[in-house]
Amino acid sequence: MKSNARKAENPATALMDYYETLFRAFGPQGWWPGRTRLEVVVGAILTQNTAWTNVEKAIRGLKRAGLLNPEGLKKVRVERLAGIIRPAGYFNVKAARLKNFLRFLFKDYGGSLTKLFSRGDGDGDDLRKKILEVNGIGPETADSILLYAARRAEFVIDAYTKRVFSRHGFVEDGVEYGDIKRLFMENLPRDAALFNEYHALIVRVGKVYCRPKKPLCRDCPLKVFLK
DNA sequence: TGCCAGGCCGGGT
DNA sequence: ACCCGGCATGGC
Repeated sequence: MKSNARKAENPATALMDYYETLFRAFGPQGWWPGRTRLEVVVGAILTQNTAWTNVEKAIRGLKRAGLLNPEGLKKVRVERLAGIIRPAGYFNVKAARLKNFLRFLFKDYGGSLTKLFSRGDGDGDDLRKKILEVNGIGPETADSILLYAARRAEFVIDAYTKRVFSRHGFVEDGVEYGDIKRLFMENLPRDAALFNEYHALIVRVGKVYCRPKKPLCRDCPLKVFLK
């Protein structure tokens, strides 16, 4: 059985063991559930602290209104946009955040995600910094956009990741985003497909087996790693 | 009924 | 550098 000593000595091996165990238990998760890259970006903003089922309703509304395209989202009045995305919660805040992103996209990239995601002269970190300048896009939303829309190898950290891996002694409670992200980035092969599946699997296991304040380890596939 | 969901911002200490 | 309140709907 995997001991904590082993994972302390070799976090790379331990993290891959976790991944293999999750993949065997749950299989491929098929993330991100969006048809287009813009849909992924919109979903990443709408799902901030919000259940995905609510986001789906909002996205269906946007499609129904014919607004799930750069021009549509750019032109629609923010009040109407808020009404359409209402099921996603925080609808006034999120309507403004979508508008912020669209302004950014048109201001510097002609409304084209292809241009935004195309590699320029600088290193890949420049794009992350630029996206983070958009008001309403923080580290997790930025990394979700980079991984699931731009298909770049940025590991996404969320509340599930912190909960599962603090429960297993990899990080402290209240660990900073950058610190836990570094743990994954420095101990896994830099592979966007791996990061994609791994994050989705963490969310999957966290939803059922690692709830706040009452971890249900009984049937969790990761219980074999606990001492 | 209350808790939680694939966060982030702005203001205060 | 932290800590906190605000933002809001829908499912179990």
